[in-house]
Amino acid sequence: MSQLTFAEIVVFSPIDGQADSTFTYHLPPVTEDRTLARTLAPGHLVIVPFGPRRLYGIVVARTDAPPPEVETRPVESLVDAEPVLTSCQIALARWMSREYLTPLWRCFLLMLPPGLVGHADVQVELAGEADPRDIYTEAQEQLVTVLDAKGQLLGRQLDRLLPRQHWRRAASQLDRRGIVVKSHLLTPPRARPKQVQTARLALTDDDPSLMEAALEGLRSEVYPHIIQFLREEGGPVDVSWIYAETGCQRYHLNKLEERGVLAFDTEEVWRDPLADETFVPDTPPPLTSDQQAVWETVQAHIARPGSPTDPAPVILLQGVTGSGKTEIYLRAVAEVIERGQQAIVLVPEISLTPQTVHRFGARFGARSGGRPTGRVAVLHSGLSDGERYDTWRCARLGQIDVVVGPRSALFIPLPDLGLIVLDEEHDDSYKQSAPAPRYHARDAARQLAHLTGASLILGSATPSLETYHRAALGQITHLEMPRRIMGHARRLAELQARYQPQPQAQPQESITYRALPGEASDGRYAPLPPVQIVDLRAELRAGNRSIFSRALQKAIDETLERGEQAILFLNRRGTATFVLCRDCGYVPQCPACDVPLTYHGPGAELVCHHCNHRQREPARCPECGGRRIRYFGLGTERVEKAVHQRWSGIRTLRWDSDTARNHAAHATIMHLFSAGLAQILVGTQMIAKGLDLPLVTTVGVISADTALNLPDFRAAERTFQLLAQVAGRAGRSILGGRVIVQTYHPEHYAITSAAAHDYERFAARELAFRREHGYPPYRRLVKLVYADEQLSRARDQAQALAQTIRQEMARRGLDEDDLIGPVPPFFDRLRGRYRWQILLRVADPADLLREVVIPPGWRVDVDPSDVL
DNA sequence: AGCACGCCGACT
DNA sequence: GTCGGCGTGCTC
Repeated sequence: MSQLTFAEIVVFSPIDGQADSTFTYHLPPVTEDRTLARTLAPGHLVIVPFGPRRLYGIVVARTDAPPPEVETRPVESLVDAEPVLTSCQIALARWMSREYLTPLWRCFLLMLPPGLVGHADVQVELAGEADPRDIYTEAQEQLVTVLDAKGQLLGRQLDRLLPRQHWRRAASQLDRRGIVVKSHLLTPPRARPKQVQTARLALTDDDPSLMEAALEGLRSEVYPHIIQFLREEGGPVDVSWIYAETGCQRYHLNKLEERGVLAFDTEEVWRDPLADETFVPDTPPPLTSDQQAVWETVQAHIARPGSPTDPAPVILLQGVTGSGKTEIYLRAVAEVIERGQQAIVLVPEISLTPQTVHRFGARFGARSGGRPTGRVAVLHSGLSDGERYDTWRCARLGQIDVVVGPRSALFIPLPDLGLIVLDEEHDDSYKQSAPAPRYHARDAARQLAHLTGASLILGSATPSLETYHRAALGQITHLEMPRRIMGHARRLAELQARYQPQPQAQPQESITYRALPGEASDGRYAPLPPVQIVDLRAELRAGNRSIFSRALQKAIDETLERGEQAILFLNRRGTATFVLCRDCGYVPQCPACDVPLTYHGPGAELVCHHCNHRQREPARCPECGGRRIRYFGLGTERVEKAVHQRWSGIRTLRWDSDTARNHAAHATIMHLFSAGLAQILVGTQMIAKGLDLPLVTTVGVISADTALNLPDFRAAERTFQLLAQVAGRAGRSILGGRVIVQTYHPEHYAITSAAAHDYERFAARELAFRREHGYPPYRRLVKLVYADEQLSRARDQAQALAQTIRQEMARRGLDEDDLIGPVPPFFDRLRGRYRWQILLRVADPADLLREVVIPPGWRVDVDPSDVL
């Protein structure tokens, strides 16, 4: 066996270099540490010396070749006995590092649970009594003063107390002169297995007299209680459980231990986020004819794992909302589990509702408490670091079959990945915009599938044009489910009986289900609802100045009369409710971002949606002193108010980022509405996703245009997707439904095709537009942004980098017109910093920028989701 | 990010 | 002469 006494290690350091720059360390001699020399392998998390510091690092290879002309230093220690990254993950991180121009260690960090890797920091303390004559600068004086007051401090604490750059320099200077002592620290992993203390009976029942003797003189009734309880349990019991069951206290247990009645011990417990959930197992329902057809193809495609030379297929499953895509996912996952592999199911952040979790939990069974035995794990933002860590460890051990989660769930280590599903693949939340790497989970998933031989299923009612284009080119298998499954008639009747004491609703004549050939006669499919486009310009001409068109008013009147429900949808992006002085036209703006402030009642506050700056609404105009202040634009609050004005006595619910901060709030609002506690739901984007509300028969889109008016190449795509999703909210049940879309652009193809439920037409028009302008999917974009408090510095930086890149493009024979800018972008000032932007339109961004030195401070976004 | 090294201006 | 500013380069 060759020696392999060296290890190539990627250190978690601020060293730039997107290249896979590794450092070579030697292993400690076998005489010192046998284990390390024997076991150290790629994927291991280690601590190594680095200059004057110690840093975490990842082993990527063992070699027997020392680096030329450098003395190697030894690997200090192993943090986790098992590798923390699989070889496929290392390969994926390499790909991301290159593709998104990000240091490799940042890509590794993304794949590890928070808290596994500690931080490097410095600690500063006074060496002794400081002589004022030794202190030269003001910064040094400040540093000595705080150290004197607070004792030793960490770098992160000093960052908060003193200006950043100053104290570091001062500390170095004072350290050199022996006035302060600066030391490097490396915090240990925060995430650790959870230990609980347990107690068990130490005396057997063989000789009751022994027990009696041991309890001699103990008067309290609680002692026999405890003993009885432990006897029933028959083994070690978590002490906090004993407290809860017997009402005893620590003192009592200690007493019993003293007398040898019980013994303490510690035991590792696995934190389980699903421990309190109960899942009622379900059985796969019979498939509709559409599902059957799709399933047969999917099954055939995923039957065979891929290999590097012959990758497994990628499938685009295009199915309208409610067509039953999830059932296909469930079966595909089951198939993969059946053959001993694991699956990852990615969902958009927002749809990670208890509903989704329950669907998977019911089919596959959750992990059950104690030892991890189960099959489904769920990742979401509500988990504690400990829960994440244990879920991650379970996955690594092969004890989880399917992981459901947002984009980051892609990085869970699974021993034998067989399938990746991306539901709602067009969703923006799959793109990470900050921090680096600014990856797209769809592309990373494709790469991971390729590396592992897993199959990939992309599901959407309105696929991204990138995916649709690939399908058109034949790189992806395109399957369709164009029809919605009808909500169950019996369930609907139950709901109505429960929540609607008013007159029974009558199914609408015009929108009854149609039985399809060969289908059961109770109707399995619901037609897509009719969508009516209302021209708001015509409304104005007709003298209607309400935010509700006449058609929408009439529709809501009818809906309310029938005891049904309505949703009013407001596309918030770009339509802040801004404030204007009618006398001089003054618009209050955020002092840091230069965007109009948004009005928020009832506190009458003006809020900046970028930086959360808040100020009171002015009583008089600060410019001209006038008192005629008016609000323009629309917020959910104003819509809600207008609803109450028009329909008095109606109960409404509001669902937006203000009222639904977290998952629990989502669930609550959802529940209240589906339970019929309100007739009208007013909300933003969020309500467009995945709700199944059978009593909703009318959906009104207050203004369809706001996304359309933004200067962004995806404006039309976003508008179409939103409208299509919103339309999918109505008429899921036998009651039928309708959608009313209010717009100032009734002729725009994004709106007309959405109204006609015609994805093909939209895609054809949009692809023509993208091709003409060299936008994705025909070319790829890179957005480079520099932000600075000084406008001139941002501009100069941008011009300099643009010049460098232009030269590189010229050298490669690329068209210089494909560098757009530098210009201030749409949001040209955020959080007090002026922004300048360069846009590149190229075939291979990573290749072009490989040899361009991008100065620090630039934010590079490959395949940005917008160019605002 | 630190830290050293190294070369210019204001003091003991 | 010396201290300190801060630009450049390196960390196995």
